[in-house]
Amino acid sequence: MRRGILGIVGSTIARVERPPCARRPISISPGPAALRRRLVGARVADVSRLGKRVVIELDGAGDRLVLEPRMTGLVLIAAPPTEDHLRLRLWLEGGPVPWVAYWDRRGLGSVRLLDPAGFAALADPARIGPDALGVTGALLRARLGDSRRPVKVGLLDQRALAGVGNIYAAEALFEAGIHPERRCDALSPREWERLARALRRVLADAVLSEGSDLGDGTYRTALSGPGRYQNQHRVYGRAGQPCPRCRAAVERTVLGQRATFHCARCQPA
DNA sequence: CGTTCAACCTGGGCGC
DNA sequence: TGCGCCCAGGTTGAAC
Repeated sequence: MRRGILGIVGSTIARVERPPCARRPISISPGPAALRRRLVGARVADVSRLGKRVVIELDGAGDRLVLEPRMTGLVLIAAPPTEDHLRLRLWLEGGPVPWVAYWDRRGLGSVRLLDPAGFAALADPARIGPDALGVTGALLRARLGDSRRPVKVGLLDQRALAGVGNIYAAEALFEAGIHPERRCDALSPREWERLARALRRVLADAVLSEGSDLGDGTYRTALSGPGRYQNQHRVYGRAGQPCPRCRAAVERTVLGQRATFHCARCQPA
């Protein structure tokens, strides 16, 4: 998502549009007047990321617009899937992109404009772990090695490690040959190393492929096209289908209230 | 500390 | 066709 809207860097926000037709309003703060006052005229200095959140950095006071898409939020610079769940659109000038928008069907996500102090609180290392894209075996072990939780539950804990979601936790564990229910404190340094390598590879490939389209139209790229990483899923969403490595049937279980997929033969308990 | 549950929401797919 | 159910890239707080 971040890479998809890098073209807005350098543009100036000319108008803030809050489309009226969204059913239940999502959480947008501050209110319309303050949002407009602080955004209009501001220049986009950069687009960054804080775990799963997209951060539009503004020059001047150092305010940041933090987009948290949760399940169905999209950050778009092209036609949204439908008009009715468009939540916020920033009209731009001085650059190649006419506008950037936040769209969210289920509306579980949020948009927050934070001053430097507010953002610092959000980025507090006590509240969010180091980013998963550059994770190492030693880092994983330091963050999770003493936990008695199942390793897949640990991977999804954003305080321990930021950025891993349900699809990529399952895919990385398969890639590393580690059963999702293995207790964190039972993993060897070698296994943490394998898992770190698998995470880096899965996440980097997923970024290059612009994410996973689950087939229900939930996810789109910034240009409103489908992601392509679903074509590389080895276990996620493939219950009953043959494991790509050993042909045994992929199993679906529930762990920490989330669907989990693994191959019992390639990922022994 | 770890697990479970409910809540926040909409909509697609399925069986009947 | 309609309806009831299950499911979905997530997070939070309360209860056990």
